[in-house]
Amino acid sequence: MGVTIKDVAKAAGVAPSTVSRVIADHPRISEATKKRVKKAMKEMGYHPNANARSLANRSSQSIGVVMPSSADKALQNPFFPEVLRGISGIAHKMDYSLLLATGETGTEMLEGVERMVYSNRVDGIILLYSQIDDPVINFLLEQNFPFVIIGKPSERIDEITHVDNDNVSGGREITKHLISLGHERIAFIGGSTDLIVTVDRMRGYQMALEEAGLPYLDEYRVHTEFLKSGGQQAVNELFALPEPPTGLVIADDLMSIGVVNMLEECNKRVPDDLSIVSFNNVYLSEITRPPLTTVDIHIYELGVQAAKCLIAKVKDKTEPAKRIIVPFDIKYRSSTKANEAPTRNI
Amino acid sequence: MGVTIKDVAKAAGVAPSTVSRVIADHPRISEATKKRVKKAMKEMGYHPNANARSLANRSSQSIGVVMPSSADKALQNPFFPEVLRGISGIAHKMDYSLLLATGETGTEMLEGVERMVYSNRVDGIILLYSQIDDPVINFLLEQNFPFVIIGKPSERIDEITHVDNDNVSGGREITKHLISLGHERIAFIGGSTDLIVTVDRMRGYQMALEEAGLPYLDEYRVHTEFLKSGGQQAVNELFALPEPPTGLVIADDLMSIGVVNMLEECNKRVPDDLSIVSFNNVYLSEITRPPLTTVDIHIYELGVQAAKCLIAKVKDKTEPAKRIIVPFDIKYRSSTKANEAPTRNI
DNA sequence: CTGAAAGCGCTAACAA
DNA sequence: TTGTTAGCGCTTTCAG
Repeated sequence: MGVTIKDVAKAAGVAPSTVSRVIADHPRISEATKKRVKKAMKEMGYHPNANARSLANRSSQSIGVVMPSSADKALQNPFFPEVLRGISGIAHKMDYSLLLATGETGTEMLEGVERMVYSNRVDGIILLYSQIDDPVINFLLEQNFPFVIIGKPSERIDEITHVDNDNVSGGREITKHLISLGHERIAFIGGSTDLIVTVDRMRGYQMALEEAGLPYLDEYRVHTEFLKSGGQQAVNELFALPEPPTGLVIADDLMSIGVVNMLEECNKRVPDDLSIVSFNNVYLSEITRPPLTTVDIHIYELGVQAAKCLIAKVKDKTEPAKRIIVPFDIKYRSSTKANEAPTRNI
Repeated sequence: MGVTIKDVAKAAGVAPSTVSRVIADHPRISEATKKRVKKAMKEMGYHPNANARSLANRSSQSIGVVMPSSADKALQNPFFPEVLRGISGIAHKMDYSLLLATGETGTEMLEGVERMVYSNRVDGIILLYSQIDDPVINFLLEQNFPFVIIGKPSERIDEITHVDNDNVSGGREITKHLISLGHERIAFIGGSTDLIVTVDRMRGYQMALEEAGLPYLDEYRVHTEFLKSGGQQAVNELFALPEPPTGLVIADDLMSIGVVNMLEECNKRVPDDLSIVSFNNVYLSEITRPPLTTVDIHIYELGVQAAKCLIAKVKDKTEPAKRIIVPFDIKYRSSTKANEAPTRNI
């Protein structure tokens, strides 16, 4: 069916290997024949067969991207499309293809990754999440397969190339902001503590409280998928406390939106009755009501850096494990307000 | 490096071709040898090389997914992850891989698709969008390459397999709902009229108005990217009209969220001052405030159907072009309310 | 039911 | 600078 390298070679009056060299942009080849071959390729509508190349080359020029999907709507978080955009931009530029593996369950995701690796379909893998004791990471490590994770590995941190924010500082800064506004009873709402990102952000929250001499209470921490049943109740309990919080640090913008909505139902207004801050600065956080004060983690850039790292690593297997911290900054918007009844001065 | 079919053959004391037959689950092969070969494969940790298979086979067992990305945040619409989930589920089940092509511009997307097709990396393609006069579609048609589009083709509709909702009916139904609540001045806000989906939904809106004998006014239609500058202004103009609308049909949930937010800034309340309805029923529409009355188009199912269609088509090239309409239903929530000052009875 | 052998389209020594 | 040749790992006739 298709035009092959041989056809082109014949037409241009050269050997197939010469054509191959032209494709690869090999240096030692005369301009004259290069031009001639290229002309023939154009005329005949030649396009290299990637599978044949990969086979001969032992390299697929493509990278795998693994993302959680699942029942719990994780994938609906605009974080993913945005990070994908970043990855995709670089991949495109460097002439890499993107293979997607998603899975509803951990098993499915592992299967997907195994398939990618075993079948030689990808040269490297980017993980879009990081959780404790992840079989996917163990597998990749075991296979000594190039990969980078977006987020922070829970173990063997020095062996694993990763691109992350300084979530502890982010949590600290944003909490300090709340404190500077006079809030003293500040609660934290986050997802599963199996996710490193939750843990880090919470640690920052804790640090800020301690530095300010404010109490770090168990009752002020709720971990919940939130979006699931039970999540609402957990939040309700927070406000049933004798001393309910006046400020909320929430680990994710999307959760914030849910919380704002819930509060509204209880006749609590943000920011009048309660200030909230969160993380990610997804596009929605700007158009929602109120616009959210949030830590902008530069999602797109996370994707860009991860792709660059991975490609570098794929090209040169001896690249050492790296750690790249993408700086954050804080978007001050209107979900926060000075606390009107502080019990002391700051 | 890896274990090859030859190694397995040697170990099992058979010919490579026999091993190949076992992999392909060929019928004419004795249970005995099959078992022996499988045992060897397990023991040696054999995994077939996908590139070699694809090359020999002329089929890649993978499908390409094309989605717009772009500056204008289109990709941040939770529609995409959700439809991907549907596609991915089926792909996984049928043992297909997913290759992603995105692009910020039309040119980039076309390049991505050309690469996929020319390089023989995919057996078929799913387009996640549909716009007028799309070069990608023309290319695919020209190449006679299997593809399905999610949405409605703008031309050659009988030649192109597509999975869609009946957006005209959807628009009509949801508008009728507003009318039944006593609204008479109903405006439409949608994205670019280059997108078929916008046009269809608007047509439904028009039909409902006409059936009810209500005016279909130019001033009551705004087309805007909305999320970009200028969008806000367009909406503002709507409310600067001598007779501003009391009901809004909005082509997309995400836009609705933006509109609600904007209205708030002008001290207009939804649904008290204004009722709005929209489309898609993305997860957010339930947790936003107010929860949106919206047409649930069953995004996940769109993905599932598209994947099934495409795989069927890939396996049997003679499959005729199909058209699959995924039924919608309406989620009644709290963004609508009876109009308190109708000028006439319904 | 199984084996031998010829490719699939491309690359990479090794020669020239 | 270019050609020859031997694979990359798998499938698939064609014999047997």
